[in-house]
Amino acid sequence: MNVTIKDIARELGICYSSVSRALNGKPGVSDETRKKISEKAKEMGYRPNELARGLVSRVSKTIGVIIPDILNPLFNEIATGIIETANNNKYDVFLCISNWDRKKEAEYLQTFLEKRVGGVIIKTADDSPADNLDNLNLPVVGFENSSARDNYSFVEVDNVKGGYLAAKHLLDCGYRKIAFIGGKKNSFSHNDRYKGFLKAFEEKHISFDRSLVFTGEFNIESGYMLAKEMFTYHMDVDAVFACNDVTALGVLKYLDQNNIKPAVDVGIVGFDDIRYSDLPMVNLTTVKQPKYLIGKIMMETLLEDIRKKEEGSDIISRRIILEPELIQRGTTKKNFLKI
Amino acid sequence: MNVTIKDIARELGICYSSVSRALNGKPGVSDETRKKISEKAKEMGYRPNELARGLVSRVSKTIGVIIPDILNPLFNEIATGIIETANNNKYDVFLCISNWDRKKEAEYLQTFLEKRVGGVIIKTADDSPADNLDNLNLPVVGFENSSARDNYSFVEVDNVKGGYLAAKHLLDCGYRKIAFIGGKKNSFSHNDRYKGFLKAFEEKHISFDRSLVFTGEFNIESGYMLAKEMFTYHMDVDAVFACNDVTALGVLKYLDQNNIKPAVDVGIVGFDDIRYSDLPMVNLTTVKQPKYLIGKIMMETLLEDIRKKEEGSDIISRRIILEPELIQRGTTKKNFLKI
DNA sequence: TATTAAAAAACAAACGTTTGCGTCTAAATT
DNA sequence: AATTTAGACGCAAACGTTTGTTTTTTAATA
Repeated sequence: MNVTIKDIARELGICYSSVSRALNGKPGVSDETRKKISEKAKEMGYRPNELARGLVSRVSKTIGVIIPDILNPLFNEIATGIIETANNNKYDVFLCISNWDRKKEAEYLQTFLEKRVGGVIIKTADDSPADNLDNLNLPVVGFENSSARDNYSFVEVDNVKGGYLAAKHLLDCGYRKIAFIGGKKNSFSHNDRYKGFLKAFEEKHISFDRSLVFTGEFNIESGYMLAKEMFTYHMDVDAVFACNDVTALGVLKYLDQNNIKPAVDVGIVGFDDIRYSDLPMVNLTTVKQPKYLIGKIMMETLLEDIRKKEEGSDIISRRIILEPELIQRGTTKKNFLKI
Repeated sequence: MNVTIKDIARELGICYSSVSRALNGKPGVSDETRKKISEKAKEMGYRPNELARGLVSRVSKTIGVIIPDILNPLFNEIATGIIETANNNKYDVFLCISNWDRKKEAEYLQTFLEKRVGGVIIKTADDSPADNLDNLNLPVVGFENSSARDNYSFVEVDNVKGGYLAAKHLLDCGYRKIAFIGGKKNSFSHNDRYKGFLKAFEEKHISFDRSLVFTGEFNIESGYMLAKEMFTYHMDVDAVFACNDVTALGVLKYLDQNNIKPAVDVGIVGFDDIRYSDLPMVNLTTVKQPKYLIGKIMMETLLEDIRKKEEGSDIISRRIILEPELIQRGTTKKNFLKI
């Protein structure tokens, strides 16, 4: 059975409240007893019961985290940033995978309430208004799902700029018939990247063929299928902007299978810069997101909000926008010329 | 503020213990009140406080999971299996990343104790005896770190067979000067795969040059560095068995950079069959582990043990060995002939 | 030495549940 | 009609903490 503060108190012949105070560094205990207590606690292998603690303090030192897909290296690295930052601050992470399912997400949020988590970090399954976050009455930090009316903080990369960088790069290289292979329809990141993408065309007074926009899921298979569909009907496409690297891998897979040479025949730019993009076999030109940093900043923002809430001061929701960066690799080449 | 069973009881003018019984489907409440209670509970948006529950039941519906590295697709898919299976059984997962650090692992185990998790799933950071698991007094299921004296269950693929399959395949293809690029020194998986590897040589009465064994970490960089080191001193090596796919990716990276053609110049076999191995640009011959299934079975085994513990019956530790499978792809070729 | 102040320790309530036990009511038995 | 019985319900303790309040001890002051 587990050692409790009462056990320690009994052993020492004192009151258990003193044990609590001593172990938590609170005043009201003499240095002498304090020392005796902490020694005894160590000796007996005492470990505070977080459940009991959380019950009286009304919150646990746990952060609920919901991400849509742990198999995607993007979320993977973000999650690493989240978890490590939490741990460094004596918090634990209760990690949940929504699998892009709104219902599952909602269930998890309920579980968070039951577990009395201290706060929530979430990348919502879809980007419709997140009402269920409103009446949560908990500090929340989101990834990418920012809308003006929301009253919690968000961290994201400047997706408009990212889309712009990608399109500008392709146009600068000389590609002209460019397809936009996106992520989820109507998702914020999709829309923003598309917006930036168009901006680059406008800036150069080049028109974009809107029938070259394709949407799907965030995985290899989807990228492969979309590429297949696209190239079947649009053989003259000379470049692709894939809304994320995993999708781009699917596109590359299609190209490889059909003996279409990246860069030479078709330029391709991804988004995210996942850790497999820089392998020489892949060598994908992409727009980099600072993934680990995103996770780190999200957690730091949340911890700050939690602190504020504990102090009773107001939480000011912030929108933190990080800079994307174009990484040129082998799937695009300068001076590409249309025949 | 959160709704409690006392709130519901007050509202209905009854005793809160009845509310508890009603909501938990226990006898001692009339159907009529039971109905009234559950309606009221729904109306008021009642959510049980898991902390209070865990306090009296002495365990929480949470499983502590420790994996060494979430960036590795292997652990990624295993984790997915673990989490989904837990969720399907109304359990939650408290995911921790040890980063191959024994100390961090020990800290996490302490946290598990504090949180009163119901059980533990762990891939230990190194494969020395896991004493700290012994006095945990909790159901534990491990991945790969099995030693005869341990009294908890383990799930793993037949690593000896896996190593054997890899070496046999390379030898069958005609490769002869084969290097063994391993994972962590003295790790169980490393040792077992090596054992099987040697067995294939013995079976064919071919001698293996023991200076061709290299060990490192489980990541791309390590694979790259080991390949570099190896090929610098052993230019005549004609094949590599990389102890896992991530390492193999590093080897492939080196080959690509040095214009060495996989299969044609150097055969290469990996282990795990991570989701990037089947990309045509990678196309890695590998030994497949049923990753998702491993996670699923681990969780199922653990839940069974937890149930047994609750019932007070004895937990019998099991060793569950799954079958590996050789997947031949493009990095090896039949009828490779030495010049 | 008596008085006061401050520090230390003990007391007790609270957090939100579960659960064993006692009491009451109403139906079933004689 | 008196007695038994079972079901419904309330009471209260317990889980292991934290924390406000009261009492006791000790040291400082007059």
